[in-house]
Amino acid sequence: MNLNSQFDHSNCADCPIRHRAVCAHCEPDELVELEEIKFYRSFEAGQTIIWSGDQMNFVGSVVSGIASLTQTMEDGRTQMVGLLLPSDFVGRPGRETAPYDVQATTDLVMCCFRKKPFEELMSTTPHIAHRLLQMTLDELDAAREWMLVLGRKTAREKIASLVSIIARRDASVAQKNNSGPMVFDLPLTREAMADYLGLTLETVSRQMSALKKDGVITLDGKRHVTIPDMARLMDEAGDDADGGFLV
Amino acid sequence: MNLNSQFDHSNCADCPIRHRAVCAHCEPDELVELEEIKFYRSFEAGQTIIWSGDQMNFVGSVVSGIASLTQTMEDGRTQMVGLLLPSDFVGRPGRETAPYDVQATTDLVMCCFRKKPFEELMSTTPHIAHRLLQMTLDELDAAREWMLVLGRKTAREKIASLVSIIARRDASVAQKNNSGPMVFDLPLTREAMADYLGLTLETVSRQMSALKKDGVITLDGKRHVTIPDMARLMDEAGDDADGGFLV
DNA sequence: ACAAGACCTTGACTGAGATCAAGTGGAAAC
DNA sequence: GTTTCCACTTGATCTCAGTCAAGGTCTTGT
Repeated sequence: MNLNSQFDHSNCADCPIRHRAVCAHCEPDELVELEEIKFYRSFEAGQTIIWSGDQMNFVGSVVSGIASLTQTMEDGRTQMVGLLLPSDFVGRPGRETAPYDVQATTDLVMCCFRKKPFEELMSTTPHIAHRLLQMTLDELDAAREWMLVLGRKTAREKIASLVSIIARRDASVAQKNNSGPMVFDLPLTREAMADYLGLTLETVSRQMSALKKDGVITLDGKRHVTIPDMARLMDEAGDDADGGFLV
Repeated sequence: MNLNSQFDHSNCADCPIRHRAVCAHCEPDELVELEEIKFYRSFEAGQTIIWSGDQMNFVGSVVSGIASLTQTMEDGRTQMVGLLLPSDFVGRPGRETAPYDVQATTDLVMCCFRKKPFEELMSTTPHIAHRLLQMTLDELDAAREWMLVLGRKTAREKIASLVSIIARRDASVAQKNNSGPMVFDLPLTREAMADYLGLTLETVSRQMSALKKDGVITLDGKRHVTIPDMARLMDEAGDDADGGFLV
């Protein structure tokens, strides 16, 4: 696959997620060790990377694309419990089986390590363990912010929250400045948005239309979004302007 | 305060949470170092331990009692985002300010460490850092389980989920065996339950009454609960009988 | 060009849970 | 003993989001 070859022989120093990933604080010699056991894997949009309950024999970082973590009840109700963006870590050292499904939301490239060697490396290189703790604490904060969204916000506030998060993440990845209107594409279908927000896709669609009608966002097609006034959007999300989410 | 004196001079070897807390895997010499910088603090039920946004200059473990993590919106809507039981860790190494309120739900004793010395200790004693990573990953799993509850479960399922979690935690702490009816006291008011579940206290009350009427639980007074058939309760919670939450 | 199938929108109706309101029970305070 | 207070219960009504249904739009393949 050509996405694969794009990264196959790259060395870590050139890696686009180098400064944010689990390897961010590694010394050159640690990096060499990682480089020896890493391998790249590509996934197509819609593909399931890991099934809930499966043995996990690798861990890794998202290099490009977006993945989602999803929990499912027996009767089919689903809730997305995490959104993985480039540099986010997948997998759980010290646990055998996956607690939820991991799916590629878009085409995806991951930098993987077999779990055993990675765990061994972790115990000898404190920089990796330390960075992983930091990242896990950040994820925990994000999950708890999301609990407030799920538990207490209205449908309109939920949509505004999601749009503002994606907008800010996009801005931080693309290193854009904050002034002026923000423009980006939603990487999620209406159904995926609904799964994330604990809503139905109809409600998502209606609230997107409502935000558009009220001038909070502009839609060009179904996915291309412009935010003329970020403060207005934050207000609709029920967050104080200073800001809520980082991630 | 007498709760304080109960622990003030105890050494770590006798500590009731020794086997589950952040210090669980420490070697004797590491324990000595911890012992030198630890101090106990007591809080009364209802007291706020840490305010969101405050400087956090200590971290610590819950020794006895229950604390809750709560997020609040400007208009006063609140969502509980975590329940801290004995052995759970409070605070976040590497961060200056608290992201949410921490409140004592019952009378509470904590084993505290000033943040700076603890952070230094963490960088030199891998057992602490490793244990903290484990505990954080467990908390992340719990938070994500809770996202499914908040996002997709009905009021009745939410109540059944909460009751079953408290029942199992109680059983695991008290080392009871699993057979026969489970009996315990709810450590939360109806309002606190509502805050945790993203409901109103009226809905909590109604659903508790409904579960009682249907024989899923027995209530003696407002707080004393008997569960005649755990499998039945799990079924009402929408979890498959094998189990869901650990925590 | 046409068919098929995602993906999305919109409308009408329904229902679970919120809101508003009144009342109960039990423990602490006077 | 009775007043007060707090946690809780119950009822009546309302409303937001879910459900069911129909139709639109765009892409992909034949």
